[in-house]
Amino acid sequence: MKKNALSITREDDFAGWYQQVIAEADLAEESGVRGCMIMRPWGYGIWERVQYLMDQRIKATGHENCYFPLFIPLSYFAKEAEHVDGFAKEMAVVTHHRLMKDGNDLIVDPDAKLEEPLVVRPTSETVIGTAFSRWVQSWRDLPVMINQWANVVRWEMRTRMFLRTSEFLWQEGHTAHASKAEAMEETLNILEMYRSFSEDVLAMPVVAGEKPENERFPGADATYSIEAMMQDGKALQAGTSHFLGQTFSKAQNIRYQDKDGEFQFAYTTSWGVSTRLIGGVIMTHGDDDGMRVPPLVAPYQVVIVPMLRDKPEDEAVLDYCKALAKDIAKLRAFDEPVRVKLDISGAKTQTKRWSWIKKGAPVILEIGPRDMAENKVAMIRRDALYQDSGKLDTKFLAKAEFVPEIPALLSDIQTSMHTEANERLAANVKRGVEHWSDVERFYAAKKKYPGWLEVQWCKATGEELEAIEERLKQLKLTFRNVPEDAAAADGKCIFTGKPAVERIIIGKAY
RNA sequence: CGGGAAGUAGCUCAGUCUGGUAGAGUACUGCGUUCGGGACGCAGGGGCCGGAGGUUCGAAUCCUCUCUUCCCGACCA
Repeated sequence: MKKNALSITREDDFAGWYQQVIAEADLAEESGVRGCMIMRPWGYGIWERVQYLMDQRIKATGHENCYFPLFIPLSYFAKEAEHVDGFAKEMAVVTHHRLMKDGNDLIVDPDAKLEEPLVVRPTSETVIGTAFSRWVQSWRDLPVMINQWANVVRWEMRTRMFLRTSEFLWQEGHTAHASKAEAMEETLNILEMYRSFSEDVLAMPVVAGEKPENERFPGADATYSIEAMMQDGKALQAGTSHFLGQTFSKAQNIRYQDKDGEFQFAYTTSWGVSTRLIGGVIMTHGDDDGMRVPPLVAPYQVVIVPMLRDKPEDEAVLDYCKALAKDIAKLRAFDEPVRVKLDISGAKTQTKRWSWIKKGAPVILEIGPRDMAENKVAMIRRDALYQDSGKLDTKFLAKAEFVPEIPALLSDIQTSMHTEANERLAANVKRGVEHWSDVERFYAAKKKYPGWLEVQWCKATGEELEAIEERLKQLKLTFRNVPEDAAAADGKCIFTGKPAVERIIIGKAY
């Protein structure tokens, strides 16, 4: 009788399942501070892998890391109106710098008020732009291409672990360029970097494309995103790249003299991915037994669970496992040493096994006295847990033959996780819907996970776009993006009946 | 930020209506029996009942405020 590791299935209660995965896989937990979470080692370890692999790509494309302050003077924000409007409602503000005793209570000292309040950065365009205005004087100073790994705070009304937390971790890249074309090229290069990172590293298929006007970053001329499809058919904006035009350079005076000695405003970009990616990985790859971590970002790719039973032979089993771990650690997969963990904690074998299944370690090896005697390993592959009968599919393999195959196995798991997710995405984007009534019917149907529609539209702007947005909102839908690889439009706008300009994805979103 | 629900042992929850010695399952610790697939028996440790006020001889229980979480909505690079 098959019994899953989690008590809530995706089918029954996707939101509850998501929370249970996070708790049972030791990814993160509540902190007692509204909207802020404690990232536990397994969850943070995944983020460290994202950081490590993304950082390499960021540097390989000519960017350098630096660090800007957490606190931003309020006045910096006032310079760009649209940007302020976008963030004003969710800003944490520091107004005092000292506490004092009031009887037994500790209170804010009213005499310690700051002359100018400091906001906790919700993003760093303003403070980085201010630095850019000093750094950029001549055409020779361009381009400036920097990145920072940091935490940011947005005082969200409704939070969900990893997907929308008040404080989150991210990288934010900021660049300034002499020409519009170069800045646009940068914006699109980064979009492609995010797309390939998501597909190749996270095994999370995405649709890369441009956001419509109403979904742009506050102050941006154009916003591009990668959109991933979660197992409930909802979209997750997993990364954004913004072409900021000259909006910020004009607001912050990022100006240079060109070769003719004329003053020109630079063109800037900004782009980021955050710990939200981990939420995406959970909802892309998780199953009813918990998390499944793609090998490239798994803190441990192979976990060895010795079967210890308080008997004299334990020591020999442990030695066998240590030697096995040592052999595996010498291997290389994906151009890195294989990350192997020997779990010598005192918990019972079964407890340990199910704990690593729930955490989603790609390969779990159980080693008992019999395996040792026969020079074998008992291998569980997390992405193919069960036999058809519903029993755990534990494979007993000759150690000498199995160990050298580990890099290929990890690679195979990575690929098959991507393939599985990719098939789901492909199967759940519906094209060819031409009438609004069909959209209503599609999303009104009791189907639990309807997925996305790709429709033709007239690329409305202004009030016309607002009206369309309102219609979508009735069905709890939003525009996701205009896929860069979508076919050219050849029909009518599904909203207005005008000639269509492009194809755009609509769906429910996180 | 509006509407709803909830906070009691590490976890899941009962007890609250009708105030009177703090409960269960699970997890944990010990001993014993098991031992290749989430074992069983016995014994044991663990909670000022989210926090602060109030009512009362007496509060997990009633009242007020507050914090946190979850669901729905609004909002959301």
